[in-house]
Amino acid sequence: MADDSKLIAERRRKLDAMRERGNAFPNDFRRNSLAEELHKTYDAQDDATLREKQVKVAVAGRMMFKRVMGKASFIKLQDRTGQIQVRLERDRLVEGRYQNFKKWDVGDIVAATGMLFRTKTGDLTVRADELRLLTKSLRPLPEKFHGLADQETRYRQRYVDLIMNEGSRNVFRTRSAIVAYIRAFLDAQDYLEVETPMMQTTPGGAIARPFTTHHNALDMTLYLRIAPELNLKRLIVGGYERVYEINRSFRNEGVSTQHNPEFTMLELYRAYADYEDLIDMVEALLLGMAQSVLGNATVQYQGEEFDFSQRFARMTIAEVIKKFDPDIDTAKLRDRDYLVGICDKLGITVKDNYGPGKLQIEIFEKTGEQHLRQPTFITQYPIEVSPLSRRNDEDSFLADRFEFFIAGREIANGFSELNDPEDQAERFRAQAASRDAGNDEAMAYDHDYVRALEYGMPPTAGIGIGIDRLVMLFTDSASIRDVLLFPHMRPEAFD
RNA sequence: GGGGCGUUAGCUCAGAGGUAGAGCAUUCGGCUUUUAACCGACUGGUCGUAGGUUCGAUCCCUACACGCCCCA
Repeated sequence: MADDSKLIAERRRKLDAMRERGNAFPNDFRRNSLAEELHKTYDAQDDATLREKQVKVAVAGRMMFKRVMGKASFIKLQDRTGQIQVRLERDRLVEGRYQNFKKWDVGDIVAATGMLFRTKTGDLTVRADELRLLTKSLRPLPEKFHGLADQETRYRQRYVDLIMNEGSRNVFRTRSAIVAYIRAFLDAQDYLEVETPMMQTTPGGAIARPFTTHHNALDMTLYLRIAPELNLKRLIVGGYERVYEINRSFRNEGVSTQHNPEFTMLELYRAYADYEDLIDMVEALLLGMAQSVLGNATVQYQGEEFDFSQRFARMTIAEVIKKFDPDIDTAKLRDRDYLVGICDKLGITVKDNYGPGKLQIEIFEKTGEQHLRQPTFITQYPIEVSPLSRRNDEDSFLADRFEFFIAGREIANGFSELNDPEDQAERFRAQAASRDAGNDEAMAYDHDYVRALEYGMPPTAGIGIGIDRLVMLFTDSASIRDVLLFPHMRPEAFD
């Protein structure tokens, strides 16, 4: 096979020899200690103390280092908590085992049993009385000093990345800790965690292109959800009052350092609350998360520092637009012709169906968004771009909505929910008309959702928080691929 | 979709229009406290793929594939 380099062929020969000697893949070894707990318990004790105590341990893991010196060797075994050194002496092991060991390879899964001691250079070490090869590794690991650096291989063969890079292992531990923190935070406030369909007959709840699939037995088109929003609000109608879902959504759009076709969102809905209550909740959630996950209220991200113990800034869309283009006449921000002129100046492509609200958002995204470095809540979004949001009581141009930005990126999007079924039906009609006019990103009319609202949805606020972007922030990752275990990649050529 | 950069040994990387390089790993030998262990010897390549220019291309040109970054 072309794939079988000489290095792999060599290891296959070793495995063949193991098969001839008996079971080459034994599963009867049980360890009683992990590297981290051994270091925690015994790192403060000197060699004399350790020898006196006669601590016998059984450890196992992947052999990451191997230093052979004639009749004795040192190896390091890596388990899920860290590494522990093992010293091998020919004459302590059964006849022939040490000779055999010399042919084992870095990357093999190895078990050792013996007493703890400390080397003269201070390393806590297991002096092996028993040594076993549990699983032969056929493929060589990357070189020990530089490790695995190639981005493509790190993403495609994440298992190798995880073996080699502690930083990578820690990113996904942090990810897990963030999600666990969110669950604990919400569960403590009596939210119910739910799961709603990812395959839908009508994709809704966001403005995005969906993925399409086909159900064979039912012979029907199904869409992968672009958001769980409408189903979660159906559950508010149903009376749960506080629900959330942390799960995948899918959007058939470009791939970049900020976008993966499937991504994870937290969406939560809370009855008898408005968007300002959720703004307060985001502040509390992020501060608690930073303290819990990072042990610190400040987050370092790509050379910037964000202090989550400070009250976050608040600005309106209009204020942001004015701040980053002082020549703008704020009195004319709802004048379509004026806004079209600004867009032309900025090189923004204006479509016929863009009203003043959409134009405002285009200008905001072009000139302001990237400058929102420190955590900032942006409010006063136009109703035109908020087809599911409650209309503002004083100003019918605006929705009771906010988005939350850090480091120039949208992290969260929340609003008071539209619970007037007739207004919602009207908004859906407008979306459907736009869709018929060729805007394939407009929402489809969801008849059942309107029917649900007709039963009466209590006044409610809802929010979506991008988990991947949050994890990027907390792990100082430049690309979303760094926080996805298996980011989307074009298929690799196997010959 | 557009632009830029990259692809050389298992890994990390040099390299030049004229026989393909290093370190680590592998293989063999030595070494009973190593720390990127050390010492000695050896081995390892369709230079991403396909065309073109050239006496000669891994190097120059074109297209394609994959990746990274920026833009839409």
